[in-house]
Amino acid sequence: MSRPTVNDLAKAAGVSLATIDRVLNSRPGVREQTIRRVNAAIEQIGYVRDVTAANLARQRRYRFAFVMPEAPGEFVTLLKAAVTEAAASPIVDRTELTVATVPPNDPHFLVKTLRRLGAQDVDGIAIFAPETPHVRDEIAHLKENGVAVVALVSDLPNTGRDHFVGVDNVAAGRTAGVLMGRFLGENQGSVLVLASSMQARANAERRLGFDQVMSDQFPTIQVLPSLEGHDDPDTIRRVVSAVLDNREDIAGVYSVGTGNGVLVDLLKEHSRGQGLVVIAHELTRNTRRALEDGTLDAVINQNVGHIARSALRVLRAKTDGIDILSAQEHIRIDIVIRENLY
Amino acid sequence: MSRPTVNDLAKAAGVSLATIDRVLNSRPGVREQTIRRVNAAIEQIGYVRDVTAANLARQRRYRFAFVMPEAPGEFVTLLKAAVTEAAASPIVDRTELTVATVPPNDPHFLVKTLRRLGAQDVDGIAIFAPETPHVRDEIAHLKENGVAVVALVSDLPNTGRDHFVGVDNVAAGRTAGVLMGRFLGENQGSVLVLASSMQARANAERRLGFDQVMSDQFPTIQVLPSLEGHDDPDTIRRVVSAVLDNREDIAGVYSVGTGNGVLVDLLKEHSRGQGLVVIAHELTRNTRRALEDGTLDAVINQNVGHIARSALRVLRAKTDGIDILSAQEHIRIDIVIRENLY
DNA sequence: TTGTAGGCGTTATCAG
DNA sequence: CTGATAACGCCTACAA
Repeated sequence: MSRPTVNDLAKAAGVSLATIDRVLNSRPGVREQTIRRVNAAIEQIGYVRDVTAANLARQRRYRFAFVMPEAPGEFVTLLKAAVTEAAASPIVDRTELTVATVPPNDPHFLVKTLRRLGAQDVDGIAIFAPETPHVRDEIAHLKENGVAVVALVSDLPNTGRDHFVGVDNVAAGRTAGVLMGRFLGENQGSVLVLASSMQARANAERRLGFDQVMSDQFPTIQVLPSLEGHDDPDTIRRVVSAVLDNREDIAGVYSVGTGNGVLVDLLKEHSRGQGLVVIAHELTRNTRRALEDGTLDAVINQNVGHIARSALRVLRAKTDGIDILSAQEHIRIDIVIRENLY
Repeated sequence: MSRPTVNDLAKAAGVSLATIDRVLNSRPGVREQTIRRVNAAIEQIGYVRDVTAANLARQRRYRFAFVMPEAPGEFVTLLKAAVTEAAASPIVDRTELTVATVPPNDPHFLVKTLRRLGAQDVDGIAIFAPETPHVRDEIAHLKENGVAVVALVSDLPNTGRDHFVGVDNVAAGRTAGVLMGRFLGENQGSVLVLASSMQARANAERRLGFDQVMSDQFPTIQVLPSLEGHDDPDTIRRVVSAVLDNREDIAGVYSVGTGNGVLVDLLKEHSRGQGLVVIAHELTRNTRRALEDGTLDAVINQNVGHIARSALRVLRAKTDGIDILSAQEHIRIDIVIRENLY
C-alpha cells in the first residue's frame, strides 16, 4: 500500500530502471514511443518521484554563504540566528553554510570577503550590505563565475543580483504612515522622524513611503525633517530631547531605522514621552518590551525566519537553474501591536 | 571535502557501521566504553547525521488525514489548498495525506468519518470542526488506538487532543478591538457586530476579546449586541441594513466570522456604508478586494500556509513521540491593511 | 536505444 | 556485545 517506486514503474512500463530514469529526467536517448509508454505507466500507477532519495543518489551538495554586517543592532543578531537555525532544519538538506560578518561601512573589507568566498567556490551568496561601486563590480565578477547572488533585507538593484529577499521598504514606510495617521486621528500636530545611517537605501525608501502617505492622506499633520541619530546613543538622545523640549506640538515619533533601544529609554524618561504615538521598525527584544509597556504603539516587522528560509530556497533554485515560486518568496510586512505580539 | 558519513565515523572510531548506528540511535547492547569512543569520534570529525538518508532507510511513512468542513466560505477553501500544497512540498517527505470534507453541523457524519479514518489506521488526524460530545468520544477512541490528533483553527480543548494549531482567538478579537478603537479615534458612536454560527467557539472567543478591549480601553464607544447572520446572505443583508437604516450613530462594523462577501457588497451599496471603520477576519479574495477599495479598513488574518505546515510538523512529531518546538508552532495573528496587503 | 550493476548515507537483520 | 550485509528509492557509469 505504499507509494510506487521506480521499480514498480519499470515493471509497469516493461522497461529497465535506466530507461525510467532517462524519461524522468528527460535525458536523451529514448525512443518517442518508449517515452510515451513510461509516461502512461506514470499516470497509471500514480508514480511521484521521491525527491530526497534523488538528492541522496545525486550527491548534490549546496555551498552557500551569508554575508552580514557586524552591526550592534539586535535585528542583525536575530537574522543571523534565524539563518543558522534555518540551516539546521531539514528543509535545507545537503547544504553547507558559511556565515561571514563584515564591519559596517567598510566596502573594501566587504569586497575582500566576497572575493574570498568566491575563491572557495561557493554556489551562492546572500548579501546584506549597502550598494557601492566596488560591491557592484565584485558581484558582477561572482556572477560571471556562476555564483548565485541574492540581496538580503536591503536591495542591490543595480548589481545584477539574481533576487532580492526582503520587504518592499516603500510599502513598509507607507504602512507606518497609515498607522501613524490613523492612530493620531484628530490629535493633530507634528511627527518627529528619527533616521539612521545604517542600510541607507532601505531607510530612504521607508521614509519615502511614509512621506507619501502622510502628505496624501493626512495633510494636516506636519512631518518634520529627519533627525540624524547616526546610530549613536548619545547623539540620538541629544537630538531627540532637543526637539521634545522645544516643540509643544510633537504628537508622534517615527523611527525609521535602528537605535530603538535608546529612543525607548528616552521616551520613558522624558516628561513629554507619554502621550505620543510612536512607531518603529523591526521586532527585537527592545521594541517588543516597548510594545508591552506601551511606549511603542506599533512595530513594522519583517520576519527574519522567513527571510532566512526564503534566501536559502532561492539560492538553491538559482544554482539549480530552476524557477522560483515568487508567491512563496514574497516577504510580508508584519504589523505588530501589543495585542498580537503573541 | 564533503560531510563526514557513518563510514568515516566507523573508521575513526574503529568499530563497525552497526555499532555506530546503535550509538547514534541509542539502542541497547553497546559497552559504555565503546559509546564513549564513538561519541569522541563524532566530536572529532564533526559528524552530523543526514536526516533524509535516515528517513529513506528507515522507510518511515506517515499517514495523516485532515478533516475539514465542506463550507461555503473561502477561508476553508484556502486552507484546503494550503494543506494540499504543503503536502506536496519536500518538507513533508514520506507522508501520505487524505483530506476529508464533512458537511458542517452534522456531528454524526463527522464521527463516522473519523471512525473510518481510524479504521484505515492513519497515524494522525487534524480536525477542523466544532466540539460535540460525540466528537469528544470518538477522539478519545482514536487516541486510545494511538492516533495523534490535533485541532485545527478552532480548538477542541476538552477532547484530549494533542495540540491546537491556530491562533489565540481571544487575542485576535482583542487585536480587532484595539484597531477599531484607535481607528475610530474621536469619532465616537456605536459599533455593529456581525456574528456567524460557523465555528461557534472561535467566534465566541473573538467576540470576548473584542469586548474586553472595547470596554477597557474605549469605554465611550458603544458595542451593540451581535447580529446573527447565520451565514445566510439574505439574512445578513436584512439584519445589517436594518441597523444601518435606523441608527445614525453607527461608526464601525466588526465582522466576527464568515459572510464578508455579502457584508462588503452591502456596505458598498448602502448610503451609510462609506465612512465606517470596518474590520473583519481572514484574508480571502473578498476581503482582499475590500481592503483594496477601502471598504474594509483592516483584516485580522491567520496564515493558512503556516497552519497547514504546522499541523503536519506537529502530527509528525506526535506520532514519533518527539517534542515539538512550540516557538515554531505558534500561529501569529496577522494584521492586514491596504498598505501591507502585498 | 536499452539494460546491468554499483553507490549515495542510513537503518535493520542476522550471525558470530 | 559486535560485525557483515542487504535493503530504502534513486542516479550513473559502463555495457550491450
